[in-house]
Amino acid sequence: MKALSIKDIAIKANVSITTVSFIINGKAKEKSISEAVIEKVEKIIKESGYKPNQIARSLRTGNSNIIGLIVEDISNSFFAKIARLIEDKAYKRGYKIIYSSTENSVEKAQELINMFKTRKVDAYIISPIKGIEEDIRMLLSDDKPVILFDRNLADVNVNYVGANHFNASYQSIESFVEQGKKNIALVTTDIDVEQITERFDGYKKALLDSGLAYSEELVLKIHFNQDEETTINQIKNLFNNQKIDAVLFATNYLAISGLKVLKQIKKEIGSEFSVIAYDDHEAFELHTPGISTIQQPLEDIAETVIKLLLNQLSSKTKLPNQQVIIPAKLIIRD
Amino acid sequence: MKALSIKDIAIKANVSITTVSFIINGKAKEKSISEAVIEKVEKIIKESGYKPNQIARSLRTGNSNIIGLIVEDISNSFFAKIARLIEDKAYKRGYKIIYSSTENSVEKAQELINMFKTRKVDAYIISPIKGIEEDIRMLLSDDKPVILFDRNLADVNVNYVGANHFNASYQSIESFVEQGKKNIALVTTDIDVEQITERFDGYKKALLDSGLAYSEELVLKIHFNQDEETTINQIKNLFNNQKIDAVLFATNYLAISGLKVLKQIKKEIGSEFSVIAYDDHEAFELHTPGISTIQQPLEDIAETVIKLLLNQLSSKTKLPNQQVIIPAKLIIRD
DNA sequence: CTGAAAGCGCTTACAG
DNA sequence: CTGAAAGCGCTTACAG
Repeated sequence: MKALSIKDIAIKANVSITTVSFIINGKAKEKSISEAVIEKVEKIIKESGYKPNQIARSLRTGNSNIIGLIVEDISNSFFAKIARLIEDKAYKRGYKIIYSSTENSVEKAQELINMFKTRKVDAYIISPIKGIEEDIRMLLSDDKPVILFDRNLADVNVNYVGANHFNASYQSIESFVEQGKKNIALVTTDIDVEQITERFDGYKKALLDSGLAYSEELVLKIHFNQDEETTINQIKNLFNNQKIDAVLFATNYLAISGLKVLKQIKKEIGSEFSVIAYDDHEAFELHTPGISTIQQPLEDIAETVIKLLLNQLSSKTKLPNQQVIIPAKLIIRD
Repeated sequence: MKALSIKDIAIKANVSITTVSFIINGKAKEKSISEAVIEKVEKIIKESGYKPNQIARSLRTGNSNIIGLIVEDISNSFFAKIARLIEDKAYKRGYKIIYSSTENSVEKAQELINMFKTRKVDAYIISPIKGIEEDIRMLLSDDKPVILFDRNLADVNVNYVGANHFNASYQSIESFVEQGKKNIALVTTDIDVEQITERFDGYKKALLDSGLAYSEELVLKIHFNQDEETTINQIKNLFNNQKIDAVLFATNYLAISGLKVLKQIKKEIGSEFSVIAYDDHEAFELHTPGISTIQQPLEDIAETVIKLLLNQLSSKTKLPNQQVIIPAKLIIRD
């Protein structure tokens, strides 16, 4: 059973496909199609269940009503939740989302951008990595709306929405210092993206401003793509060799590994040893004791991203790029 | 800057677009294009960075190399992980994935199927809900490969991949009974899908087979779309009013809510009170004590789904439908 | 060994 | 008030 085409509808209604097309696209009034014809055609469309072929429409108009979303890893709960929120909001405006994960590979990210390009997506939402600056510039020169989120690319002039990672990290360390902590560790990753370096910078600056020394031995940079066992051993090492009394984990999955270590080595979290994790996770609230976290305002981020995007999509002229920095919240639990 | 078309390449190479098309599609040999021409054209394609317009290709061929994935909620970690695994495997075979969440709404599910249809996706992977049987039959009658996973639809003859929910649930109750538990509760949801009813049936059957009475008072059915506060109050109620000594949570998010309740009412998990959760979650391993869980073999499920799908996609003839039931594993933690 | 032409299903400028 | 026709960028049956 072949799908109906606009031609079938036109024949049934005994009008031209032009007329049908105008009616489908809500241009009937503007093109002064008579009420009688509009009604007749709409009735036939409804009864037959005809749905316009979006592929043909895309080929003709050059746009697709699809937004491409590129993240590091869709199975990471931060991205999964953002994706879901963005999807909801886009859906209400008639846009669909295609997502894909880069796994922090420049090559894969470039492939994805290319694939989205050949599929004529209307706009891009990207949590970028270094190395794709040129690809993003090409999208911009094609006049495609692009919104970066979560991580910025310093070298590209483009819309960006993200949390204030530096401040959040700074405040965490401050709170440790207020509790009288002296040997504050940082467990972070070695990926070279702005949001991670900002967390590092916040850590360092807060230490120095508080009169504490910055020591490389208190900082552990975990390699991004390694298996969890290696990570756990490295963290175990850090905790065993040092007189650490507080630790900031720069991502929630590192914190999860860290908590596993603490469980294994039977080190208790409490007044002797404090923990803060960047990005919340259901495990943290449930943990005994509760784990303090830095929470990024997911809803605000998603809302801002989609608002900027829809503005651009509906604007005839190129809008100026915006950088929206949203504060993150430190939630103290015990 | 307009994108290059096949025509541009043909002009540059001084051949017809037919020839270019054959070369792009690897049919050069078969169509006996001369080596010299092949080389010349390939060189121009590479240098110019030409990428065929997939939209045009789809319109012409009727397929898109896109697989539609429809789940209940992409931000749920079970679906997010499955989605990621499926995406990886599909990607390697040249297929892309579009996903979308139904939020357990029949209407939204139907809309999504329609949208995927108008976008000419080549195949569907669906975690279905009751009420879309007819829509799925229509896809099948269009000869589109469809794989259901996680939940089956009894009334439709279609491929299905899922865990053995009945057995897993049955075994959990058995393990409670072996520990001498007498008042075993079940916290489940009220959505009417097969994988949930199977879990319920396994619970009931195991109780009866063990000579324990089945009591409705020990079963709490949580309404799917309600806010967590209400859920927490209902669970609190259940736990307070009963001499319950063990509880099976039919989903991981219900277990998370349940654990929050236990924390609030300061009820300890241990020999007096045992817990098993359906579907693992990072919070469960970290919890003190560790929470026993039923783990579905995500990797196996994803692998089987994509294998069935690719088989169908590459087969000229319609393959018989398969129902693949994969055992789930009970992991006891303490 | 290679090309001209039809056609996939739409939209839209133009004509009447 | 409505329609014929061009064209979006491909693929492929047919012809030579």
